[in-house]
Amino acid sequence: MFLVSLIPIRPELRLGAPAERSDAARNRERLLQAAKELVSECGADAVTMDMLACRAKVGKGTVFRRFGSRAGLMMTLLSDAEAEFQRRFIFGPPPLGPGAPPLERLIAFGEARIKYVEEYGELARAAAEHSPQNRHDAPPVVLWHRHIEVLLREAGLDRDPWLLALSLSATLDPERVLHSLKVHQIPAERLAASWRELVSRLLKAD
Amino acid sequence: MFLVSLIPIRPELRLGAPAERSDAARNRERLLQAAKELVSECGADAVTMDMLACRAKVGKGTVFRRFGSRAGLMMTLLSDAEAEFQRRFIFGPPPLGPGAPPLERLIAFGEARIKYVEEYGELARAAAEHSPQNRHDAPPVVLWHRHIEVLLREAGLDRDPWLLALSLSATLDPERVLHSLKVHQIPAERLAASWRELVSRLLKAD
DNA sequence: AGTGTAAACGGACTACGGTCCGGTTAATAT
DNA sequence: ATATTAACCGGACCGTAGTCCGTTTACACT
Repeated sequence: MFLVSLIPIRPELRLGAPAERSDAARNRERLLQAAKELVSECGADAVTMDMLACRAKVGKGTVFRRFGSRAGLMMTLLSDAEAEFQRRFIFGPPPLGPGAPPLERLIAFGEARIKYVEEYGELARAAAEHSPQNRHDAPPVVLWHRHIEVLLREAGLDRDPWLLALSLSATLDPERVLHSLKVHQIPAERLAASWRELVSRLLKAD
Repeated sequence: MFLVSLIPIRPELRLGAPAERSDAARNRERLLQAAKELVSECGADAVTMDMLACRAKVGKGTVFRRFGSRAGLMMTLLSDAEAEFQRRFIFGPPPLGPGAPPLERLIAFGEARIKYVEEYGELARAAAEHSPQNRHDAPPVVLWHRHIEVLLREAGLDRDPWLLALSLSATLDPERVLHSLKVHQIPAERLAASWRELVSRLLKAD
């Protein structure tokens, strides 16, 4: 399923592969624990990989073997919230989940994304940073994009909905939304209202 | 005027300040020359500040005093093209410049931006990279945003045109456009067509 | 020319992300 | 219990952006 294949797969759950060694499991737990502590203590931006290795009593190589990169670490920390968010718009109750008309689902999706960024935006931005190439191709990003595209098609928009969905995704990009919220002090409600206006006008014009 | 105050001001042109010392001027020329060479030889992404200092026969401190950061260097290299682009949509002939109806100007603006990214996108991306804070507040970005906002107002869109302009700016963000062009191999014409579709639907719906 | 000084210089230094590789150890087979 | 081995470990190491500060130098004034 989407959900299973698109969110990061946790190594302890993977089947078919040789079992995880006990020391590896122990270090993974230590790292996750330390990472959560550090993020809540200093904020995601201030956490360095050396700091994490030190706090977890683990070598630096271990940190990078586990997470691949700083962005990977942040994605891992985000994956629970991300999976929950995905569940809500794929399987959850309308208007976010299936059952409502496409326009309403689009509006609800934007609102939910904005709230999501309000809560996890710092992590999300950190997860995107320093990934110049995969930034727009990370699994969750692709899924959001596809979701918007599908809703546009359902609404009858068939002029290159893929690119149109890309434009709408850009509007909801965590970095941009976070910037509006934090730097420009724009309240979430105003962002949501603007999103509603945007997609309403887009879909009404035919 | 906009043009003068919003684009980077070149130190040799600034009045009222103590005149630039001759060694400073010499090093500035050397740095600019070396930077252009290096970018055309290796591409913007591969140029490092050490490399630049070395090629210009100058200390590293001098490089950073001059440009402030890597992003600043890239902006400087971009400033001529940027100023030209600004001139075109502020003073140039319609439909990009004043004189055409707002929708046509918007369409032309998007097309011009896409072509601009095709030509200078690598530099533009490099100029935005590693500026997590100022990325969306750099003078040219603010000017583009304001320009779109003004056109939206002229077209009669008065429901939070500032935020709506922000959404449209997001669509034209160099990093995203470059990603579509290079990674997804989407031809510029298709991007332009999608942009036209987007703004047309937005403005037609009333 | 000589002198004072503020500006500019430059390279050593730090911080950080990321890599590498020789040593260690947990699981498995005997 | 012992041997084997593949996975894992950790920290030394690298490249790069950016800072710092003691030294040099262009300019202005006498």
